[in-house]
Amino acid sequence: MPAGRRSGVDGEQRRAQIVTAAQHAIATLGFEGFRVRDVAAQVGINIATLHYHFPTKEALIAAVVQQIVGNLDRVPYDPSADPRQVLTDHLGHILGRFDTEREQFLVLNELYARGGRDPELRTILVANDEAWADYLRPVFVAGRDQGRFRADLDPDAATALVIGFLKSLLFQYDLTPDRIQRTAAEILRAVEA
Amino acid sequence: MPAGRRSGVDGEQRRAQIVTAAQHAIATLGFEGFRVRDVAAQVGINIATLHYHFPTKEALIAAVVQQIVGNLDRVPYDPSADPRQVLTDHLGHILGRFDTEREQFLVLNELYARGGRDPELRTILVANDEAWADYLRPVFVAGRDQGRFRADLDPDAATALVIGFLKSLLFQYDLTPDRIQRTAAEILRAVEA
DNA sequence: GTTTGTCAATCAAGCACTTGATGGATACAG
DNA sequence: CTGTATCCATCAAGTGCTTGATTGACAAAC
Repeated sequence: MPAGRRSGVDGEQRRAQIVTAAQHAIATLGFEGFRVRDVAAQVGINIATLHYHFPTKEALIAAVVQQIVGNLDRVPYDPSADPRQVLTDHLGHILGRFDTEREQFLVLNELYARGGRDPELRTILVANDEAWADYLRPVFVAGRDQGRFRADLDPDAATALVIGFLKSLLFQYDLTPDRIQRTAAEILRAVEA
Repeated sequence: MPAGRRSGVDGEQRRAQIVTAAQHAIATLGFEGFRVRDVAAQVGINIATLHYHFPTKEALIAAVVQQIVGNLDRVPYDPSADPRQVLTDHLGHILGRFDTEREQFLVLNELYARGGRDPELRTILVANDEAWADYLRPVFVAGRDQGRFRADLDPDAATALVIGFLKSLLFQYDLTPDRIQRTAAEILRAVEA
């Protein structure tokens, strides 16, 4: 393949290919083993071509972060719905995504570790966690006020507990699907009146 | 400083110095930025000297892993104690350590991320988690059987939930100490009869 | 005199990134 | 249509620096 333009893909498609390959590489090797040349090789392009699309390694990583974070859901809470059902659905939804989109969660795991020493990244992750908490908290408030959840339930604490448990699944290697399901059921029993 | 033996420290002390410096480096920069040269510089020795004590980078990392994991507590459960008090104490104990020994927990965070792609390391971490679960589960069993905890409490699930929450503190950047305390209190209310 | 701990100097490999050139596509002038 | 100027995407071949590890010598301790 000579130097001229040969491939049938345009810039946007190419960048998407590169980001996908980068995400895969990070999920497989972590940031520790993340090499831009490997990404280029996987896409089948020259390193210089990759650097044409993403000037630096950090710019490529930023694109991966944006894709992962942008792909997290931001469903608004419907106040008329049954809080117990909403909570059940939410747990099931996250656990389902955890199964089907494992690669993204593996990268998210790496990102959280990196966030411990990268303030810019941490800001992004915190903003995301706050959006998650802002979704979940009203569910507990409504459930408590409607008398379906315990009267002494602390919505902030319950939110932190549920989010914490779900996030911890990223590195609970010894947790079987069965045990995860039973823990989700336990959460429901623990909050109910 | 000529080539001869000059320092007043013996091999064991030197190795301890190196491991401590390595732990600090990993906590600060992650495995991504972990360089044996930097460790040697921090200790104030030549790279060759470091390689004399730890033949490879991996051997040094293994020593750090051993120190961190070996330092985790393995307190046996006293069946005669009040399960509520044991749980309260355990939560307080872990949260306290989380404050005073943050560096070790930061490294632990890195280790869990690495465990996702290093089977040998994962085995160590899983064994450790199982020991932790084996400590906590009997507390819930006893509490339930004594009628102090809910009769429908699932000890396995409660164990997973508590361990998950505590592990998630490693990357819950937006959680204030106050909110953590309230979440610990919520855990107690959630299991009580 | 052997073992232990240390250093200066060095190496091969690996790394992100650059340079300079090239061919295809597109648009516009004549 | 045809010539040509311009832009996009690409590559081969580096550049300079970093990194884990080695070598060989040397001195103190035992």
